[in-house]
Amino acid sequence: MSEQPTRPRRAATLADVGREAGVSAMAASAVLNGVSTSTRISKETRERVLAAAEKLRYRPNRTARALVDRRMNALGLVGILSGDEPNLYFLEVFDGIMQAAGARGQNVTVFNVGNWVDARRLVPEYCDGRIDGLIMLAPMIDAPASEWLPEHAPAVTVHANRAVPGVPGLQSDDEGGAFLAVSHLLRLGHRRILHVGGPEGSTGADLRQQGYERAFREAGITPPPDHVLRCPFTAEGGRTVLEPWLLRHRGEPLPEAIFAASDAIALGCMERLQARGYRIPEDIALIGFDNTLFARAARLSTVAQPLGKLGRMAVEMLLALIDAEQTRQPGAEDREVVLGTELVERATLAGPRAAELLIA
Amino acid sequence: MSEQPTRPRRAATLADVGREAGVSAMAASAVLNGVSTSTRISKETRERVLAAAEKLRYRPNRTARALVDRRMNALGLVGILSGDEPNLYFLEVFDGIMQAAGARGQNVTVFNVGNWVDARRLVPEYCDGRIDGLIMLAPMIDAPASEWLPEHAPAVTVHANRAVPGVPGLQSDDEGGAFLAVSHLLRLGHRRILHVGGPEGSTGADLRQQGYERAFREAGITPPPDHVLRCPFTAEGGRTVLEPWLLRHRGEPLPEAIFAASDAIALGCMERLQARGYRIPEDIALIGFDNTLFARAARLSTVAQPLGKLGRMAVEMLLALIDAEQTRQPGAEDREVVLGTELVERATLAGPRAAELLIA
DNA sequence: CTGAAAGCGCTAACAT
DNA sequence: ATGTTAGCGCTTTCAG
Repeated sequence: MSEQPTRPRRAATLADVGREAGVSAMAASAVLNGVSTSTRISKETRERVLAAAEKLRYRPNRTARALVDRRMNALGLVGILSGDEPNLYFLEVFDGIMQAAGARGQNVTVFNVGNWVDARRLVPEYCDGRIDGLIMLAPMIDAPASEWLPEHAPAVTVHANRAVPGVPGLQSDDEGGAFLAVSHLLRLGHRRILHVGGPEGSTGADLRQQGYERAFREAGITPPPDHVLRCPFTAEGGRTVLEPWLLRHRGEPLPEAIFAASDAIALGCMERLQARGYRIPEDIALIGFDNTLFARAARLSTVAQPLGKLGRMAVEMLLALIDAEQTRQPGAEDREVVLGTELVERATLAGPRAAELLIA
Repeated sequence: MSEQPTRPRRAATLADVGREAGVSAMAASAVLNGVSTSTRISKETRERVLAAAEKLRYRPNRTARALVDRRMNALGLVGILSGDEPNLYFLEVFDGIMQAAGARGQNVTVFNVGNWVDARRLVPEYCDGRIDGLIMLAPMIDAPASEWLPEHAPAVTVHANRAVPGVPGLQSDDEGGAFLAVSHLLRLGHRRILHVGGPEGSTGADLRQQGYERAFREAGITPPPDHVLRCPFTAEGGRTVLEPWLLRHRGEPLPEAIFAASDAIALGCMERLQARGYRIPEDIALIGFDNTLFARAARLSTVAQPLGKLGRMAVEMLLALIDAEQTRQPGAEDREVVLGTELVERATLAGPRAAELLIA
């Protein structure tokens, strides 16, 4: 009677394969895992090794190889992905990242930091060999990389709240996009334009507000007083901040248009507006920012940012940095790239309403 | 004049730290990386090591540790994430996965397989030590795990097209959810209910269609003829399949309601319907399936699946499996868990329309 | 063409 | 309480 065959607890190794094939582990390595500089293998050995590998279901161990290569072929993505509501913005950049990473044979591992003050402690922990470089999505970290990122940790930012010295960044043109949107509303004849902006402390939100202001300035029109609100970049934010404002302005004319600093905020506004029975765009025009799936679904007019492209470019820049690091070339470490935005007209824009409409 | 200080190409190791502190690498390991069985360290050594580590900015190398531990503390997620349109379904399950994984100190790396026939070749490659286990999202693979998954590769499926023998699976109650939706439409008085179902070959889509049929059967009503369509689970799918159907049925009464097999399909239908000038729900009621962000945003009535919970449970099940594997316990390898669904009424449901309405 | 030896950074087991 | 040895699975010299 033979022993109860305890299942082997580990996968076959090169040594196992070599033993099975009657050759050295090294030969097996040469056959199975690419081109050891100048090691040629006889036809016959090659076939024995291949057969043994097949039989043993050999799979190369990537951690072992990484230890030697100092390279995992994995990219890290860090951001705040899930708050209370799913983050469409994230999803679209992520799509772009996955595309480009896939095309370049890189995996991506996702790190969800709860907030950016913790991140400063957490992110360095991720730079421990399991990934070759980092994409930081919308980081809010002011300190220069040299103060908190490990050395030789290639990284790029996308939509950094503020440029992180030492880390190249990708941005889209927030100010210009906002200018586009508000100029268009002005051109349609709207004057009482409410800006439901992003959170205080966000440079992107500040820039969008500045675009709003410049549009008025360049049109030679004085912006209406108390028509700028700020809230988180979420539907909840839009919902929560709009209602009190309406209450506060009861009896005054309803704004003719709302420029929301994100599609999510626009969604929140839309819900409140519809709940009050206002029609969009007949009673009030609405324009968002981002052109996420939501804007497409809700036929929301918006300012399109090239979200997928941002993701794809981030991967390319990061890989360039990684290669530079590994070949000890100096990388372009402070490059800032700004991508253009464009207006997308859908169903939520119209000219000023016909009749007077006061806030109830 | 000193040499141009070439930047060190590698991070500090335990050996470096030990050297700096004047102790062995082993002592440094004991101090810095937890509890080596019975190795106590003197106060003084500890502090020297800590200081050295600080000075050298020591970071433990995870690939090295993984080689020893046979554990990366990383989970793999494989699915088809990005087709032509962002996948909200994915996003919500992913959110749940990230939550649970984060809580358990696991990273997650995402593998985007283009399709499930390639996956069968690709997935085994991912089981090479960089992850400890795999969550497969909506796999369409019929072959038993033993035929293609490496041994000792813990895995769970979520919404597997068909149970993969040897791999525990998480499902939601497709048939029951569809039954719920259609029964409700019937109760509202609708009879000509069009089912825009998921793709042929998808068990989930089949089950939803069966739920549709059972609802009629149990209500003792004969389903209308030629009122079942099948298309991909996307908005594009809904859009593409609905129009030809309407054309084919020109002159007949417009269906009173549509039961779409996913929110994305519902979205596609909604767009076509609105383009034709039909009002929802006055002219035609609409109900989706999934309760993704889109349904919430568009105020689409739908069947809610616990997407986030599915993700969280998948992580817990997978971790249990991994631990079982590592301690050589037998895991519950064929468990199937089915989670309930529920109806969510929003703005796209109403009773039958007042006036006759023929397809134009 | 092939094998032996050393080492990637870490930890477990066994000395001291 | 601390150091030494060996080895995780792989690759890269360097000899044969």
